[in-house]
Amino acid sequence: MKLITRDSDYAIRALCFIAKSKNRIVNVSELTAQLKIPRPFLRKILQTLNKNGLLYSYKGKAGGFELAMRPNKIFVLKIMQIFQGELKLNECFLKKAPCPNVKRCKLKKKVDKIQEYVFRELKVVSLSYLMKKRA
Amino acid sequence: MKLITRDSDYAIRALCFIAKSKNRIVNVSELTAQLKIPRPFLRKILQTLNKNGLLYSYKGKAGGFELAMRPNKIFVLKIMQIFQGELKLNECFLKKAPCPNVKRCKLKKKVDKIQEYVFRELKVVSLSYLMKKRA
DNA sequence: AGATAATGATACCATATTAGTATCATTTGT
DNA sequence: ACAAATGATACTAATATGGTATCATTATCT
Repeated sequence: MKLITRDSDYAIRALCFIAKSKNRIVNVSELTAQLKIPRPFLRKILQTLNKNGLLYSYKGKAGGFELAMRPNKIFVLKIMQIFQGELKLNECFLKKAPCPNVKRCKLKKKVDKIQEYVFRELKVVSLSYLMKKRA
Repeated sequence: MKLITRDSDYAIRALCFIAKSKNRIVNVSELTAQLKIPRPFLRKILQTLNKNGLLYSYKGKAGGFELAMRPNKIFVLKIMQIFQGELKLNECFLKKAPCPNVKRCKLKKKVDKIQEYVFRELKVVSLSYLMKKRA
C-alpha cells in the first residue's frame, strides 16, 4: 500500500526542481532530462498543478512553468490531495451503512486516530522543508 | 486510500462473530446470514484464515470453523498482513533506485515515521479489544 | 506572415489490484 | 448411499494506477 502515489511523487520532485530554479521559467524538456520522468506523464502532471494554482504556465516559444507561490507555502499534503483526493484512510468503513456493532466502531475510531496523525505529520511538510540541507 | 481492505474487514467481522460463539462450531451459512458477506468470498477468506492458523476447520456434515487461539491473541495487524501483505506505506520510494537527493530522503523519513506509528497503533488491537463493550 | 517551440485539452490504453464467482474434489455424520 | 459441510483452484468483473497519443492554441523569432 502506498501512502504517496507515483504522480504525487513526480509532482513533488518536479516542484522541488522548479523551486530551486528561482526566477526562471523551466520547461518540460529540462525537467524530463533532470528527473527521468516519462515526458507525456509529466506534462499531464504539470498541467494539473497549473489548474490547481501551484504553478504559473507560459505558452509559446520560451514558455514553461514557475511556482505560483513561495516554496514554504506549498505543502505535500496539498499535492497529495490534488492527485489522490482527500486523505481518507477509513474509506471501506464509510462506504458501509452505519457501524452494525460495537467492534466496528472501535476499529473505526482507531483508524480515525491514525488518519489524524498522518494528517498532522504531512500538513507541515513544505517544499522548503524538503529542500533544506540539514534537518 | 484504504488502510484496511474489504477482505481484511470481512475477516475481522467473521472472526469476531466466531469469537462470540464460544465453544461452538460456526459454519458459513450462519456467518453469511449474520454478516451479509457474499458467501463464496467469505468461504475463500475463511479458508485463508485456516491456512494461516487463525482458525481450525472441520469438514463434513456439522462441520465449520472455530478460533485456533484466544481472542486476545488475534491481532488486527496480523489479519491485515495475511490479506494485504506486510504494511509498507513507503512502497513507491523503495521501488526506485536509492534516493537521488536530499529532499526524497526527508520525505521518506517522514513516511517511515508515519508507518511506525501506524504499526504501533494497530499492533495492540486484538479481537478482545474490539469486542469490549466500553472503552 | 510563417515556422517553430512551447503548453492546453482530451481521449485513449496497459497493467495491477481489489473484489468477487464458479466448479469440482474431499470429508464426515446419519 | 446421501447430504452437508470445507478444500482447492481457476476464472471473471470492476476499479485504480500509470501511463500514451493527438490535436489545438499560443507566443517568439526570423
